[in-house]
Amino acid sequence: MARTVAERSDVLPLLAEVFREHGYEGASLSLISKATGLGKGSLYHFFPGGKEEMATAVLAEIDDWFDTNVFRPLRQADDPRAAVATMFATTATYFRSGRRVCLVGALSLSDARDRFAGRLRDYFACWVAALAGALARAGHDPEVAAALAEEAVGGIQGAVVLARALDRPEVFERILVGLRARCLGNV
Amino acid sequence: MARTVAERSDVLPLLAEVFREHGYEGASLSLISKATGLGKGSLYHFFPGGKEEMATAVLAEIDDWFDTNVFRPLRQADDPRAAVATMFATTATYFRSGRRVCLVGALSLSDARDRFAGRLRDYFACWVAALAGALARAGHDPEVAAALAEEAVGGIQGAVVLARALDRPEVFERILVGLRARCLGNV
DNA sequence: TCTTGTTCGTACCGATCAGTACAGAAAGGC
DNA sequence: GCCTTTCTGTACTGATCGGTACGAACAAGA
Repeated sequence: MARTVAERSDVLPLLAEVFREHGYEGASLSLISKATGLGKGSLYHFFPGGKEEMATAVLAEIDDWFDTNVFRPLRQADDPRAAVATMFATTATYFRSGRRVCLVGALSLSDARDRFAGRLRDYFACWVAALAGALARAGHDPEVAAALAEEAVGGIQGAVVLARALDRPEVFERILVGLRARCLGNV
Repeated sequence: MARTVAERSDVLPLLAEVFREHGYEGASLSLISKATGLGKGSLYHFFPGGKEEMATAVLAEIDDWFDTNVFRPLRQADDPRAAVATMFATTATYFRSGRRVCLVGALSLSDARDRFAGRLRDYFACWVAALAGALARAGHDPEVAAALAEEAVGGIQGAVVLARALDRPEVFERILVGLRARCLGNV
């Protein structure tokens, strides 16, 4: 028997979904094995460090995705207002209007926080910094821009929590519309 | 051996802290036993339904606390503006400026959500409704008040996530100041 | 003091946990 | 064709999981 999956990177999205749905503690190796179709042998071949290495790899991939699709566009955009609007649209799609949990946010609330503290902090710090920069270039006072960025990033996380708890995705959408208006309004 | 703890209600706060720190799955009976000082015999005497009954009891107590200290004041206040301001102050104290996790929010992101779906939904629905009512009585247009309430309750949850991930409690405080200003500003 | 009912610790259950060991099957270089 | 490397399933380890059983310790009423 051999090679049913070509690349380690192929299993990362599946792995991410398991962690999102069950959390770090709840993602047992049997669940992971079932979701990826890989036996323990293969999993430990790809991730000798076990669950911790799997979660680290998933976080790295998420970070990479956000860096490419969210943070960098915010930092480099010629039109910062358009970039901010795009960020909200991209975010709403990524989180499936609140039906999909933010793994980074969920880990931050769990007791796995300490284990991944550095990565969790970096993710949010990058996001807030990139957004604050774009808002400042869009005409906001730098201090206001920084406060707005914290409110928006936090607001998105809270929108996921609320929409999930209420089981009403439109709440997510509505909150994001409000946040976007606040970021792009009275400059 | 007998009677080291008088009342079942005495262990609820300790229980709540264990669930907050470790989540539902992570709160093992051995952790609970250690935190409460009660053996399994006592725990199953007080909570014949096991972990699930413990968590349900904790959620009920939290709900009760918020109903008394947050929701009812919002609904019944003579001065709705003052009640809203008090809500933000009470909330900041309760969540220890983001150092303390919101158990309801954390459960909403975990895979224990389905198990407690009704209680989680009620908690947030009550909060949003009470706040929306107060904001409307404070002079906001009812539709604006509803949207503001969702944004504020979600914003508080997001502030917990963000402050915890960044390990910077002042972020929590700053976001709450912004939300309060938005709720009490231009009526 | 004796009984009765409550409260509690401990030993135990089967299931499942993360992780290891290892043998064997496919793929690729020669 | 062979041989090495890369993969993969299976069987196992010791630990821990949630939950049960049960007897001993105590309090209160008689």
